[in-house]
Amino acid sequence: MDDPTGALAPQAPPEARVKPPRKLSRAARRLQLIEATIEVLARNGYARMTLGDVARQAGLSHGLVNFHFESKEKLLSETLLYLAEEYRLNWTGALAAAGPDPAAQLDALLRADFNPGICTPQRLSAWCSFWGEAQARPFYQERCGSNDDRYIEVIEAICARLVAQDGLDLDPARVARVLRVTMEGVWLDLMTMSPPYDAAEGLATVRTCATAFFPRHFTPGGLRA
Amino acid sequence: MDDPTGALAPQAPPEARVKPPRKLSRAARRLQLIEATIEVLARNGYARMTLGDVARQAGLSHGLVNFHFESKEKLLSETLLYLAEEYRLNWTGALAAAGPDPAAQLDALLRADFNPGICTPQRLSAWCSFWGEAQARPFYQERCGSNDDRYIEVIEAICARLVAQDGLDLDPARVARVLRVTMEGVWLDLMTMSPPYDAAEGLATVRTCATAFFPRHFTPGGLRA
Amino acid sequence: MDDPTGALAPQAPPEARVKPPRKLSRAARRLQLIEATIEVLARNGYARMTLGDVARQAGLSHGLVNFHFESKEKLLSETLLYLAEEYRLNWTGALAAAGPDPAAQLDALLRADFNPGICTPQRLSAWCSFWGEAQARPFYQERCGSNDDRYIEVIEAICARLVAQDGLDLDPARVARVLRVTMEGVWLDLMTMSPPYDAAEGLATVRTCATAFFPRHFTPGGLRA
Amino acid sequence: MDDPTGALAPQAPPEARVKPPRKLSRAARRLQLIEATIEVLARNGYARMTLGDVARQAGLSHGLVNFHFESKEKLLSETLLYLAEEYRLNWTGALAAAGPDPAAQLDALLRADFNPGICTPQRLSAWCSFWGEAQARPFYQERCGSNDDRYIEVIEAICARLVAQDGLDLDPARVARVLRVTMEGVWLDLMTMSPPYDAAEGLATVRTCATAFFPRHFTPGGLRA
DNA sequence: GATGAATGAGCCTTCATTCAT
DNA sequence: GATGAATGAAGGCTCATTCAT
Repeated sequence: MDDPTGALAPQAPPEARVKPPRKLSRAARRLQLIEATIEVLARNGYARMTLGDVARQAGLSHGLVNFHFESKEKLLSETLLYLAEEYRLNWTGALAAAGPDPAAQLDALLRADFNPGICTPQRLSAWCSFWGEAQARPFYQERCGSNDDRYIEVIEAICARLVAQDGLDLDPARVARVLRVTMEGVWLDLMTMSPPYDAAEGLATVRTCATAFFPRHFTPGGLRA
Repeated sequence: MDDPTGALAPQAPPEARVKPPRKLSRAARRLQLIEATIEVLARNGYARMTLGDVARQAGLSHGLVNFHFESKEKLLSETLLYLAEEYRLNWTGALAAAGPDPAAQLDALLRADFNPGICTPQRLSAWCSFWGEAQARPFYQERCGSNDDRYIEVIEAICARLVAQDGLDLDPARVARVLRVTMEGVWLDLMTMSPPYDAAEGLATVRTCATAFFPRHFTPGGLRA
Repeated sequence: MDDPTGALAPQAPPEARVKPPRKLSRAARRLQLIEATIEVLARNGYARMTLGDVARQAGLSHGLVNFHFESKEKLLSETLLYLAEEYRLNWTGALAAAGPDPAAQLDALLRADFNPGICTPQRLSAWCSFWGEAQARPFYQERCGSNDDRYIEVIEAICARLVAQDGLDLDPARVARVLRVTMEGVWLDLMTMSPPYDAAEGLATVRTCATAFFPRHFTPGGLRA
Repeated sequence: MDDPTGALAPQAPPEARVKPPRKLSRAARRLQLIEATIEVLARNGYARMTLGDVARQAGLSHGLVNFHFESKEKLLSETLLYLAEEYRLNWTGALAAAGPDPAAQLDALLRADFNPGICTPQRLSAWCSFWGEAQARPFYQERCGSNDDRYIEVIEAICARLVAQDGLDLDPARVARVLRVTMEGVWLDLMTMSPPYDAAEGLATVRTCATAFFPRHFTPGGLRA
C-alpha cells in the first residue's frame, strides 16, 4: 500500500497554517481529519466517536467531514489504513537501517515498536479501538497488527537465522510468535494498565524475552556488544 | 467479589427448560441475558450491539432487558463482571488444584487460560470488545485482564520462587510480565488472526516461552517429568 | 353523585391496619390507592405520575393497581371524582350547618374552602394537576371546580339575597363570580407561591373581598356581630 | 430578562415566507417551534404533548426540534420563558402608557390581562398546563404568574396610593391580592368553564371588584370620568 | 470549497397492561 | 386476592447523511 488515502502526502508548509487558510489542499484536510479521528477515538472510544466530535476536534464544520470522506465508515477505514501504513513504514525503515546482522535486525524491530513517534497514548488507544471492533469487521481484521503477513514472514526469517546460527533447538515460528505477541501484550499493558509502566520498561521487557531465547546476542538492556 | 450479579447462581434444573417457563428466577434470567449479551458482542462488536439484538438472541422481549438490568450500560457492566469473575474462578481453581510446586502452579496458570470452558471464540471476542472500549471507560479498565492485581502478585511470586530455586539471573517481575503478556497476546491472536491457530498451539506457544526461562521445568509440550 | 367509587365507604376499623392484612375490603383498597394517587400527583405532578409510584406509595404491588382500577385513566378519573365529592360534601355540610341567614351562609362557604381537612398542600396540588390537564380532557373539565353548577347557583342565590336585603346596586352574578374566583385564586396562590402565605391569611383575603361588597355583614376578620 | 431565547427577535420578512424557505434563521425557527409548542400544549395538554406533535404542528422534522432545543425539557422551559416575557412586556407596556394617575394605572393593568393578543384560548391553555405542573418543578413555579415579584410590588404600590388618596381603611396588600387573584381566577374560568364567558365579561368582572374597593374611581364599565 | 440547518432512521428507555403462579 | 415477571407500544434522543446557500 503506497499511501492510497493521500494522507501521508506532504503537508502544507507550516507558515500556511498560522491562520488556517480557507482552502487547504485535499490531502492536508484529509490528514487533519484523520489526526482528529485518532484523537477522538483515543478520548471517547470507538462506540462513542461521532463525526461531530471529529469536526470539533479539527476545528472544522460538520459537513466538511462528509465532503472529504464519503461516510463515517470510510473515515474510519482510512484512519486505520493510515495507522497501518505509518506502522509499516516505521518497522521497514528501522529494519532497512539495521544492516544485515539478524540480531541487529531483531533488535531494530523490537525498538521500532517503542519508537516515541509511533508509541504514543493516542495511537495506542486508537489501535485498541480498532482491535476491539475487528472481530466483527473483516476489513479491520485484515489490517490489524497480527495480520501483517509480511511482518510475520520477516520476524520468522530473522528468528530462523538466529536459531540456525546459534545451533538452538527451537521452533523459529514459535519463537517469532512469542516475541511478536510479547510486543503486542506490552502495548496492551501500556494502554490499559493503571498506572502503566513506561515505554523504556516495555522495551526492557521484550528484550528480556529475546534474551531468554538468544542469550548470545541479547541482554535486557540491549544487544550484547 | 462473590457473584455480585447473582448470575453465577445455580440455574433452574434443565428439565424445567424443556418448554421455556414464562417465569424464571431473577438470577436465571439475568444469566440468560448475560450469555446472550456475550453472544451478541462476539457477533456484532461493542459498537453495534443493541438491546434488541440481545433480546432476540435470548428469545425474550426488548423490555425485559431493562426490567432486569436498568440500562444498557448496566447490562454491559454486569456482563464484564460476570466474565471477570468466571475468569478469576478459573485460574484460582486451577491454582488450588496444582499443589505446592511452583512449576506445577505456573503450568496450571498457563493451562487455565486455554481451558475450553473459558477460551471460546465467543468469550474471547466479548473480552476483546471490552478491551477496545476500556481506554475511555474507567470501570472497564479496572476490570480488564491486565489489572487483576491478585493475578499479577501470584504469577510474580511463582516466578520468584522458580528463579530462586534454579539460581537464575532473572528479574522475576519481568519474567512474570513476559509470561502474562504472552498469554494475552496469544488470546489476541486467537481472536484476530485469520486463520487462527488453535488453543493447543496457543498453549504450546506460551510453554515455549516458559521453557526459555525455566528449561529445568518446562518443555514446549508440558512440564518436564 | 353518591360515592359511586365506593371509595368514601367506611374504612376497615383502625386496629385491622396495625399489620396490613393480606385481604382488605374492596372499598378500603380503593381508598388506599386513591390516597396514594393524590400523594403522588402532589409530589410528581400529573405528567410524571406512574402506576409504579402509586403502588410503591401504597406499599402494594404493581399489578394490584390494575386489579382494582381497570386502567390508569380509571384510577385518575375516580381520584378526581373522589376529590370532587369530598369537596362537595364539605361545602354542602358547612352550608347546612350555617342556618338560614345569607351572610352566615356566605361566610360558611368562605370558611369551608379553607377547612384544614380539605385545604392541605397535597389536595391543593392534586387539584392543580387535574386543572392543568382539564383543557384537553372533557371529563376533567366537567368535574373541575369552576363547573360545579350547583355551587354557582347557591353562591349566586346567597349574593342575590344579600344585595336585595342591603339595597345595593350590584350585579349578584358578578359579585358571586368575584368571590368564587377569589377563592380559586387564593388556592392557586397557596399552591404556587413561594413562600406561600397560610390558610388564615387566605381566609382573611377572601373576607376582605366580601367586606368590600357587603360591609354591613363582613369584616376582614369575620362576620360583623 | 431581555429575550434570552432569541425567540422574540424580529422574524424574517413576510415575503420570504411565501414559500417556506428551507433554511431559516435560528431565532425564527425557535419562534416557530415555540408557537407550535403553545398550540400543542393547548390542544393535547402537558402530559400528552410529544415532540412529534410539535414537529408536525410546525411542519418540520422531529429531529429539528432537538437540534434547536436540546431536549423536550428545554423546549418547554423556553416556551414558558417566552410566555412569561410576553406577559411582562404586555403589562409593563400598558402601565407605561397609562400615565401617572394610579387609577388609570390600575385600570391599565386590569385591561392588559384581557388584551386579545395575550388572552387567547391557546395561550390561556398553555399557561394552565404549566401551572398544573408547577408544583413539582421549581423552575416552572418560579416563572408562573403569581411569582412575578415586580408585578406584585407594582400593583401593591398602586393600591397603596389609591387607599391613601381616598382615605380608605383598607390593607393595600390584601386589596392588591384580591385584585390579582381575581384576574387569575377569571383566567382560569375562561379556560376551564364550559361554556365560558368572554373576555369582555371577564374584564367587567374584575372591574366590578375594583369598583367595590375604589368606588370613586371605578365602575364596572371602566374608569369613572 | 465550506457551512450548518434539516432530515429521518434507529436506538434506549419508560411504562401501562397482561398473566402465570 | 395478590404478586411481579413479561410484553410491546410509544416517545425522547442521537447522529449519520443530505443539501440549500
